Amino acid sequence: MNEFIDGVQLFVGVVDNLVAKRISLQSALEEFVIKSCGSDLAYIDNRRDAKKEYGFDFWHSVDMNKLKDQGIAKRLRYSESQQFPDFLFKVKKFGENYIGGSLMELKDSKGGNIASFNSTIPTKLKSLEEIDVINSNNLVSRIARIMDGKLALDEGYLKFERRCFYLVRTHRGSKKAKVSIVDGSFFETVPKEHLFNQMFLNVLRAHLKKKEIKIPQATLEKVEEILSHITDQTLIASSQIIEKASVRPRLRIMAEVHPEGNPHSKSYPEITEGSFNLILESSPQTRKLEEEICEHIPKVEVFSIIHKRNGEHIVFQFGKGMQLTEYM
DNA sequence: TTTGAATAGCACACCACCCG
DNA sequence: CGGGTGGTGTGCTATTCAAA
Repeated sequence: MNEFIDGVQLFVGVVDNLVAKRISLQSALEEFVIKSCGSDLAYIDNRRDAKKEYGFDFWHSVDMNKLKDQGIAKRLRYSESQQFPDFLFKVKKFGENYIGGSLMELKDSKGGNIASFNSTIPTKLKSLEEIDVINSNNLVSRIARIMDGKLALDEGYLKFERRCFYLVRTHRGSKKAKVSIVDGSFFETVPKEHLFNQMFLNVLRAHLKKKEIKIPQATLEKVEEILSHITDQTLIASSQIIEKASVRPRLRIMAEVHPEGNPHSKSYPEITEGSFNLILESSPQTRKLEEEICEHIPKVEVFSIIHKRNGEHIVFQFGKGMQLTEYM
């Protein structure tokens, strides 16, 4: 039992399904998750397709009469909410503490780079509280509470820091396809608050340079200090009312993945075409997983890659070299 | 050195739910 | 019911890289 439990479970489940040919490397990523872990989820964003396309009824274990009392309107039950995140695992208890409850985000793309993140900055950890802020509503936490039942009653439920995993595919539809479950640590190398104020600082610097304006160093440092207060995504991203303006400008926060943060880029040639990988930040915890995973999947290969900024990551790889014909 | 393919960066277009 | 905010993938183009 460790904090990577949800990622490991999905990895093992997907490999089982690949081997049994219930899914292929080209199946919808949603199908990967639902067919492998459907019953372990506390939130599914697209409940409509889960049922219609993959025959999974998200509410199968829930008393439908109670749902109304819990504020889940009928039309929401099998809709595609298009909220963040795509999936949330149920929490587990380990002694007094929560474990699991991870977020799972899907990124599918035709080309070689990871599809852009819109309005959400990928991180290693997020709490339900943060999810509610991002969505500016509490649909996700309301549904998660229902699914987690008794375990959701703890005081710290909303604040519990959950791991973020990203199920990423590049080159969809081609034999170059790669699929990986990526630890959020692969993307988060500086805190996101820092990211925001540095953006504004960069914009300012670029203007000063372009207009050849010289500003005393001391003043610049003061400005930097002032800009460091820009940390709140919701304040940045809301559309703004500008006096006399008949349009309201809106700064949408988006993030493009730099090649060094893309495990499928050529910085990491070990992640081969046609493979399915679980990529976790190296720690004593992940080292312990090696035995466990090898027991379930004898064919798995285990090796390290070095992230330029966040150091060693352990890769559990399935399907190297032979899968092209076998799993497509 | 030229040229063609791949990539990175940005923009577009559209859709869904909440809330007043 | 519509305005506000959030989600998704695809398309275009300039740049970079590699092959001829």
